[in-house]
Amino acid sequence: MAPSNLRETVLRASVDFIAEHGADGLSFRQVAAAAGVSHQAPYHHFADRKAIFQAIALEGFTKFGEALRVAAASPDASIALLEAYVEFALAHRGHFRVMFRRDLCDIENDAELMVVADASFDVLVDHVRVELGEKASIDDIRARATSMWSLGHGLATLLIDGPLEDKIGPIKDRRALIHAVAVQSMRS
Amino acid sequence: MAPSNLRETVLRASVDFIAEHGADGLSFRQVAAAAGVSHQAPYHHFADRKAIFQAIALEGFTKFGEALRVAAASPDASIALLEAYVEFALAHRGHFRVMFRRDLCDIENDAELMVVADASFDVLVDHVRVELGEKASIDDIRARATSMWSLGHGLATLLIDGPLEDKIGPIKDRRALIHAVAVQSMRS
DNA sequence: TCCCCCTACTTGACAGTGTCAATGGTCGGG
DNA sequence: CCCGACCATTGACACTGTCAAGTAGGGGGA
Repeated sequence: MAPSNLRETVLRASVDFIAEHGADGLSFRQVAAAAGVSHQAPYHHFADRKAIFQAIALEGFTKFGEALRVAAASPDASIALLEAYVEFALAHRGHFRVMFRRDLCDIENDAELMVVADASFDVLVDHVRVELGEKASIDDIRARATSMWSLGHGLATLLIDGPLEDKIGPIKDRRALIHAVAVQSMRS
Repeated sequence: MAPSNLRETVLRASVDFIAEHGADGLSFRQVAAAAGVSHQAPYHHFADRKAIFQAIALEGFTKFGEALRVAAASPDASIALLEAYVEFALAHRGHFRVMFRRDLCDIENDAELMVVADASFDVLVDHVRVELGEKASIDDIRARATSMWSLGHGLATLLIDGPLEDKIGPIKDRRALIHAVAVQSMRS
């Protein structure tokens, strides 16, 4: 089972690099050199540059779905889901920075990836469905799910890559801010 | 005054390219060739690759601030602001894709850019301040502004680069969806 | 034992990229 | 007339992703 060691090494190094420097500066040749192999060795495990982003996204959405499922099971699920979304993004910047960049990984062209990504989204939709009750219209459910998703995604994105961290003050307030936003927006 | 024609040409071509193909594939040499000049000609107007993103962001935040100011002046300003945010992003993908990518343009290191970006954010904060009234705590204002910003940013990002367009159905519903999300989230 | 193939990797080459350096034209003002 | 400022060009460099071919080694049949 244990997949080739090099594949894992390259994957780890790439995620770490992206978390620190962003996805665009990532160089196949650099990670190869850092791993002490030739510049073509990684190519044997990932067809091309895109393939490694695909793999990172797959790993990311898998963990992401798990985190959301845990949150959905807790009381105050709406708030917990939002917090889980943002916390995941902050804890896994390397993955998060790739997962939603369709220029890096096109989800819809990778069946396996699409399944996992859809599963994450469905956690949200299912939650909204029970939250709003049986007689909610499909449009209401869609709007509510989209709203929650957007809120979480926007907050996460702004915290990671945006100017929010600077405008909002010291990091130590982060959890408090996330919580404040959550309760403020999710009050039913 | 009229700035060198080439500068404008390169800027337009770059924005268009980014709107269509994303920011990463943008090639100085390609836009130079497309403009019929040598590969170093653009270099005379933009110090390096980063400088052009900086210029795009500056232009973007200027237009963005104007759009937000217009929205803030209308009745139902909260809803109008959200709609303006998303509509701007959809109408100016080329700019929007750059404005919030700190790996492409670091706002905090460019004084002029920072001023314009801050002005945009302040429109939102000012609106929240009057919306919540005099006796609102600074934390409440911060949470509300962050919430609105996140919602707009998330929705815009997911629509442009994310999987939302696929999951949410045909484009013709877009405006309706944006409006639904707006009223659903902004009900006070 | 030999042979063969498969997997994992290496080496070498190529086009394309951002960027530094030096060069060449083409104006308007002294 | 010349001279410097501006704008663009040419040439080179290191670096990138990627294609093509070659190589070490090991496991399984004959």
